[in-house]
Amino acid sequence: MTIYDISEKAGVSIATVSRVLNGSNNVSEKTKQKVLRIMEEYGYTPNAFARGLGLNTMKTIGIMCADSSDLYLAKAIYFIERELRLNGYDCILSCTGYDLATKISSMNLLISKKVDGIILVGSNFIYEDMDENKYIIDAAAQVPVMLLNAVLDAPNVYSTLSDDLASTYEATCQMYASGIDDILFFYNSHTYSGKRKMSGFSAAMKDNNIPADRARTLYFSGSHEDIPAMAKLLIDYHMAGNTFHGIIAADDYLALGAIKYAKEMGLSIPDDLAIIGHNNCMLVSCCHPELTSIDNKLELLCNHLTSSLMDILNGKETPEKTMFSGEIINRGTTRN
Amino acid sequence: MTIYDISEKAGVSIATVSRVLNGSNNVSEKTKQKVLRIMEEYGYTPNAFARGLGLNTMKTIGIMCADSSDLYLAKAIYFIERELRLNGYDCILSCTGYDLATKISSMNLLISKKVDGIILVGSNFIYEDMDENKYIIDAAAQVPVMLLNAVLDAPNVYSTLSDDLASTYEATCQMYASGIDDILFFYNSHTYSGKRKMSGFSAAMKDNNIPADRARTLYFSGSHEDIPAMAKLLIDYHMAGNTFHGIIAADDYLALGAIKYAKEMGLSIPDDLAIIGHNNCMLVSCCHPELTSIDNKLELLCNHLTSSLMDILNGKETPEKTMFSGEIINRGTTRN
DNA sequence: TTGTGTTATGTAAGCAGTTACATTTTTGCA
DNA sequence: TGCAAAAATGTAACTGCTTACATAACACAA
Repeated sequence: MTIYDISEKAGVSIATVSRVLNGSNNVSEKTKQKVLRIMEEYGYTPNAFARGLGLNTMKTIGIMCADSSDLYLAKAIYFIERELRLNGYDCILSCTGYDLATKISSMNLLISKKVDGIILVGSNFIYEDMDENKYIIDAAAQVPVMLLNAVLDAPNVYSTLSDDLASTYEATCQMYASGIDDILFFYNSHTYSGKRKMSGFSAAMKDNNIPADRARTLYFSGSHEDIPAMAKLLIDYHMAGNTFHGIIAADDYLALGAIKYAKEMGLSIPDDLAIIGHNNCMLVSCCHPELTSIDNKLELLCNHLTSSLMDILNGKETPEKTMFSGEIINRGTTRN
Repeated sequence: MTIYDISEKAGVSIATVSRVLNGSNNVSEKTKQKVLRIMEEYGYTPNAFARGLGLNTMKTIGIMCADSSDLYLAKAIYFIERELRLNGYDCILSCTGYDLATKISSMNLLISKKVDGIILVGSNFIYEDMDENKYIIDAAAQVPVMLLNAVLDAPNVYSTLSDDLASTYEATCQMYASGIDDILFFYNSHTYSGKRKMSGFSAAMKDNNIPADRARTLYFSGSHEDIPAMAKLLIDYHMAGNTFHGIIAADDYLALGAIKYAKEMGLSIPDDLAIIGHNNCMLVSCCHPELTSIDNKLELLCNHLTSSLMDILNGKETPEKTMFSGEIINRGTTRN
């Protein structure tokens, strides 16, 4: 069933049918109704490929994300997909893993599928070495690229992010104010977002006059799901003679690792060990006591990112970078 | 840059360029290399829409899932996406929520985008009332439909699932054998999979000669992420005079709710309350003690589902239904 | 009734590929 | 060296839609 069949049955030309299809107002109401009736009657659906060829778009957005099974990223995808759908766009999901080569080839695939825009979910897509960001800049030469929780200063690349530096700074100060001056920053990535958190931590420690050797940091290199391995790392670290009575974790997974560590060492939370996580995902209520975590307004970020993209596609001006501030949600792992 | 430009620069016809593009072997090695070189040189990428129009496929699969932020579904999507990619297919992700109307419209959208197949992730797409499954049957008239953890007996619909009945039966028997005869089945959905688990539970209780009034079931209707609400429901249930010393939870989220309940009631796990979850997702190691859970081999299921789909698309015969058995992974919430 | 300005409709040329069929070139063997 | 079969290449029709431009229909004032 093609536009030709419909035009024949309706006794009009294909141009008229096409006009009805595209909601052009240069069609008389009578003709329009007739055509619509015929379409309905025969269950006609326009061929998306032909349409794409003519309009040079199929209204799809490419979403890239390292690992869609990470709770935080999964949630982001969920929010973004929903907004896109409401705006009449589909999304092609591409889970790339953390390997640059795979990211590049996925990016190329999306471009070759002629998506209207690309969204990079998570800060791990941006590398320190600018050469390694070339694939993003190249992509941005074709379609707008939106970054969630990362920044890249390049044309046609837009960033929406939470102010990780400020919120980690605040969390650290709060913990210090509660009487803990040997705080450990526990993190698992050297991404843009990871670094900003670390900077916030360092700045807060410095501003509270903690000597550098008391502001410890510990890096976890395993899978984000491997809570036992996180706990083990902390145990080893402690056994090596490092003391700390507070942990600022770069995400909630790591914070759960810290809780497990405390359980295994027989430490009481928050008295022996206070913990603050990041992301405020559902994990916070899985543990006992419940986890204090920084809510970085993911839904807000995602909605903003998506509507910015819509604006860009509609030719409106949009700021290159928008930052939202987070909020500490206090629960049982921190002192009053 | 089109196939015409390339053909001109390479001094061959467009047909030859097209043949090179499609890996036809009716091209001399010399010509092929020349064309490839020119393509490389000019950074040519074929237009996906034109290609789609000619070939009537763009090698994309539609994935529908109610909520991609559910850990289990997110994991499934992750596995499926990876396999599809390895087979040269992209996937369009559609998060439908639990509302039938949305499912139907999403399905139509995918069909109109001319996907080569549709994968329904999760058993909530199948309804008891066959009329409500019409949207699936209609879709299957166009493209193969693959179900994960659900069954629908209709042409061109294929199922890959875990044997939930058997594994829940086994889990219940194990718990009974460990000395608990007042077991509560705690569940949150009336889906195909939910019902099969319930059947397994009932059958096991019956086979162990537990009177029906000792085989209790409790339904939770809230969000899958709302652990506190699950705990509260259990507290209320207990306060209403119901006793139980074991819980078989239909998923790990519910099991965490049960753990929280135990914590709040001051019950010790597993002595006062034993718990078995389903899905064996990463949540099992978030809690203390760690959760005994039924591993239903999600990765295996996803791989099988995807490769079946590939077989179908390649014209190979494939069984309509494949079932895999699960395995209980014993951890701290059950007695030795 | 005619002329003019709208509004509605039709014609045909794209869009960028694929592929059946025709034609040319190459290969291998008598 | 000639010839048939096989391999390589080219021509042109086709995929199904959009849209610029041409044309027809209509409304309304002079």
